[in-house]
Amino acid sequence: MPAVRASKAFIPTLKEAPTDATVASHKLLVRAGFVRQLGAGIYDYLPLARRSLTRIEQIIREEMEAIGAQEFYLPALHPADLWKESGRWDVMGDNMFRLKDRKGGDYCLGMTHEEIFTAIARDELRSYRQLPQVWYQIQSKFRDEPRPKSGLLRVRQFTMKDAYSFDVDRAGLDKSYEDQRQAYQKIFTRCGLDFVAVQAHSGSMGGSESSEFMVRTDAGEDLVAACPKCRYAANTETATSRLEQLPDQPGPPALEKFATPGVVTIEALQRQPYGVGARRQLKSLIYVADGKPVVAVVRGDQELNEAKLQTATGAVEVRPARADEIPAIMGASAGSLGAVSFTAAPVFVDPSVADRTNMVTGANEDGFHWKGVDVRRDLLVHGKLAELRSVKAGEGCPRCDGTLDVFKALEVGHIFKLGTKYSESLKASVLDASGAQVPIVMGSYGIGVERILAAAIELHHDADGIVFPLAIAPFHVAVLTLGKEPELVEAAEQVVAALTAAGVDVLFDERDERPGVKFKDADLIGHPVRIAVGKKGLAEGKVEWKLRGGKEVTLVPIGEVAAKAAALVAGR
RNA sequence: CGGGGAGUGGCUCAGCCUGGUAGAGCACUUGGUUCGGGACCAAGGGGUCGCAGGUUCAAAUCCUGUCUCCCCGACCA
Repeated sequence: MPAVRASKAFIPTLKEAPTDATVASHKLLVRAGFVRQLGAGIYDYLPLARRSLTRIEQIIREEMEAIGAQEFYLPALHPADLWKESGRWDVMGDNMFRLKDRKGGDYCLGMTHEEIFTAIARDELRSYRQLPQVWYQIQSKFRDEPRPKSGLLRVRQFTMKDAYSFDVDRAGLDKSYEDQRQAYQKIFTRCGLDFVAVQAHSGSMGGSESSEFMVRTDAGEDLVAACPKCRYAANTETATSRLEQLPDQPGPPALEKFATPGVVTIEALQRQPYGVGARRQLKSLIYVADGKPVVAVVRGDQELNEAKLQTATGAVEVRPARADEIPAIMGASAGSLGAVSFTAAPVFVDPSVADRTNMVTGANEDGFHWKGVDVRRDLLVHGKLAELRSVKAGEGCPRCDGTLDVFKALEVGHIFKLGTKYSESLKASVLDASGAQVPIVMGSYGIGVERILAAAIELHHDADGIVFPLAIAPFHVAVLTLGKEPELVEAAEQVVAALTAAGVDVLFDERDERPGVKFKDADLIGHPVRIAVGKKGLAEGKVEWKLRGGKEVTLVPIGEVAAKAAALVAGR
C-alpha cells in the first residue's frame, strides 16, 4: 500500500483520555485516534482502527481458507420466521433488537447466524456426498446488551467471524470442530495474543460441548479456573474441583430440630452458642427458573454458580427469588430455609455434600434448624445431584493432584458442537449412504474481531501508549522527519519510497510539528518500528531505527533500512 | 432491571450550595519567536449550560418531568 502522509491523514490523537473510559484499551483507542463513541456500546471506527481490523480479518480469512472454509456474506436484517422456527425468537428475549417493517412484519437484527446458515443448508443440501461443508462470514452482529461497557470489550454492534460446519455424523463434527480449534490457535497466536482454550458453558447456543478462547486480563469479565500442572482449564461456569474429604463425626441418630431465634446467616450459626462451622452447614438458595421455583443446596462456605444452576435446571433464565416470594414457596423466610423432605419444588444438591452426615440446615420454619442431617437419607431421596458450586483458587484440580488457579479473562472466541439442535428444529437433513434421511450434524464457531484488537492492546501497552504486535498494527513503520531542511525531507522521502517498494506499510509523519509531538504520537499509536530522520544521523548517511517495544536506538545506513524493515515484516 | 455517579465550546474541568455579565487549560485561526520528547508571546473564532416545563423582575444555578452517558450486579464474541 502507498505510504500515508500524516499531514493529510485523519488521526485525531488526544492528550487526555475521556473520563468515561476506564480500561486501558478503551482509553488508548480513543486517545490514539482509533475510535469515537456514538452511543452506549456503539463505536465509530476511524481509519487507524479500520487498518488494524482489516489485518485481523485477513488473518482470520487466511486461516479459515486453510481449513477449507468458504466465505459468505449474509444479511444482518432477518425476517422473524426462521427465529420463530428455531424457537430462539423467544429465547433471545430482550437481547435481540427487533423491528417491524412498513407492513407490520416482524424482523430482527442478527445476533448470530445459525438460523440463516441452517436454512441455506436445508434448502440446498440433499446428500451426504455434499458434506462436509464449512461456511463462514465476517459480518456485523447486533445484541442489545443489558450493559455495554469497557470500550470495545462489550458492545451492541460488533464484527464477528462466524463459521458453521455441516456433517453427516458425529465423527465428521469432531473433525470439523478440531479443524476450527486449530485454526483459532493460529489466528490468536498470529494476532499476538496469549490465550487459553477452556471448557465452557454453552448458554443460549445449545449443544453438547464448547470451548472458549480466553485472554488473561483483568479487563475481562469471565473467571477461568486453570491447573498449572496439567492442561485442565475451564470457565468457572462449568469448572469443577477436587475437594478434600471432610470427616463427619457421628451425630444424632435422627434429625433433631433446635431453636435458633434470630439466626439468619451462616456466620451467625457459626458463632456461640451454636458453633456450627460453615463447612458443616448446608446453604439452601431459592431461585426462579423460567418462572418456576427451584432449590439449590451447597455447602455453607460455598458460592452458588448461577450458570451451573441454569445447566442443571435446563432453564433459559434463572434468577434469585425475591425475599417476598420465598415464604410462599418454602413456608419460611430466608435464613431458616432447608430442603429436608422438601418436595414442593425441584431440589438440586452439589456433589461435594453428597456423602455428608451430621449436617445442619434450616428447618423451613422461622427460628429453627435441623441438626443430624444425612444428605443421602434426607435430601437425595427427592433431590438430584448437580454441579452447583463456584470453584475457588486453591482448590484441587479435578484431573490431577495440582492446585487450581482462578483468574479473570476475556473471551475472544467460542466454538460449539451444536449437534442436531438447529438441523432438527429447522428440518435440515440429507440422505446418508444407506439412503436414510438424517439430520445434519452441526458446529458453530465465533470470533469477536474488535475484541481481538482490544485484547491485544490490553496485553501490549505501556505508559506511553499501545505497543502493537506487528501483524495487526495499522502501519508497520512510522517515518518521522525531525526538521524542515530540504535535504532532510528529501532523505526521508527516499526512505519512505524504498520502504513502500519493499512492501512495508508506512505512516510518513512529515507534519510541521516539533519532534516531541511526533515522538509522542508515534509511541501512543504504537507503530512497531519508528524510523527518525534527523540532522545528526543524516550527517553520516544514517537514520534512527527504534522498536516500539524496546529502548535501544540504532543508526542504520539509509540504503539498508528498507531491507531491514522488510525482513522484520516478513518475520525474518 | 436494581443500586451509585455525571451531562457547561472538540477534550479535561471550574462556576451551581448562597439565582443577576458563562470561565480556565488543552485544541483551533492569524502573526511573531522557537525547533531531538506533547514550546512561548500576542491577537482572534467558537458554548440555545442535554431536553421540556415550572418558580422568579431575572435560571447554568431552585423545582418537576424526561433523555443520554459512565460505574457496580444478572448476559456473550
